Amino acid sequence: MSAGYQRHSKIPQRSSSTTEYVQFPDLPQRSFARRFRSSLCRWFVRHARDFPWRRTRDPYAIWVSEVMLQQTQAATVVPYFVRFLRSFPDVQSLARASVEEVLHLWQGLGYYRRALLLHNAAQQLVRDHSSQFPRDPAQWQELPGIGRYTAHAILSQAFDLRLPIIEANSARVYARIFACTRPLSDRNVQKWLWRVAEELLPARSPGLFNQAIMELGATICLPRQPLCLRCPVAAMCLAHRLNRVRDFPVPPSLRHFRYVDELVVLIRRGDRWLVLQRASQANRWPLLWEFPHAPTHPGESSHQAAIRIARELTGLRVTPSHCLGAVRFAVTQFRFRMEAWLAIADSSSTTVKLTPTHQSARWCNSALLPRFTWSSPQRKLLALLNATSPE
DNA sequence: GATACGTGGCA
DNA sequence: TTGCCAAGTAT
Repeated sequence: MSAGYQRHSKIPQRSSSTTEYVQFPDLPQRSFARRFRSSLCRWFVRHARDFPWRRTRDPYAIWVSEVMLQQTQAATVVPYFVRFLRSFPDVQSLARASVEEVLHLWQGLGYYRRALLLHNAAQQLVRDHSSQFPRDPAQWQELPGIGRYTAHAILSQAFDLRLPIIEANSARVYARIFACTRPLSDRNVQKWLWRVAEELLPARSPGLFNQAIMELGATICLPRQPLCLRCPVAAMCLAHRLNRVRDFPVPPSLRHFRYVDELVVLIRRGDRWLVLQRASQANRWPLLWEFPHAPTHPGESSHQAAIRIARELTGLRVTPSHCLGAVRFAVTQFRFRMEAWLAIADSSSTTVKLTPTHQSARWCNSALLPRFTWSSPQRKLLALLNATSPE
């Protein structure tokens, strides 16, 4: 273990006389740890999926992959990763790129703030670290978009530093192996998990072990239908031995969804459409382009809503024409239904006045619209527009 | 420390 | 269809 990690670790030291961890399973014994990592790593070497970021030790490439993989399944990431590395093969090229280029390559991947933070971090690394990748996890964590998991994942894979990781997969695996009876969201459970990961981590090839535990969670120790018959550590799994794998980890409290009805106004003037760019400070979809949209009011007709939303978001007076269809999508706990209306900008109304949500506006020919950077729901609107109104 | 952030796949 | 879930981080 590196001195840097020791210094900055927030994991409390094992306290034999206190009851700090009494509500959690005991930490694994040495012999258990040896058998566990040996079985796990042997399995991984045979069954690992072939991902492009597993074929390199380049810390930059691994960094990009780890950021893309945050809250995102590996299969989704692959094409994005390949395109991104082709455009920006090293940290210098990423630092030189414009934020628009970076965002365009991120288009469709979601959690767009990650792309902005990655870009910022690349610039910081070039400027403040002479493009050299630190070996100290604390220095990585000072960079935007990099937390404890990502710092440890990068350093264990790229430099084989002995740094544990905990994320969704490993947390689920350990909750089952040790039959942890408290929810994973519990602060003390989190501390316990990091301790467990540290105890199990081998001195040799910690990066391999970290990949292996995540791979086990992603392909065998699945959330709903774990494939225990194929699990290399089933014999060492307490939940399995109790025949209660389904009971672990204990489910999080029920989340209820919020349903929002929105209306989007496709405003036309001649053969051009009005598109808005969201502000970089906007919570959702920073710097992405979109057609003006907003929630409808209860009791309001779609026609009225189209006029009101156009006026509120753009300052324009419009004459709504007809509905082109609807797009459904979800953002975290929200479920949106967005009705798309065609509207003609009144000739007397020419000046666009934006709200703080948007930072710029363009009138654009439909042939050029695909070149903008859109969120996925806005991409669907584009398809709707092209299907119903061939110019 | 609770919340917010995107999207696609799966049952 | 609906709900759940995913290689977390920032605020």
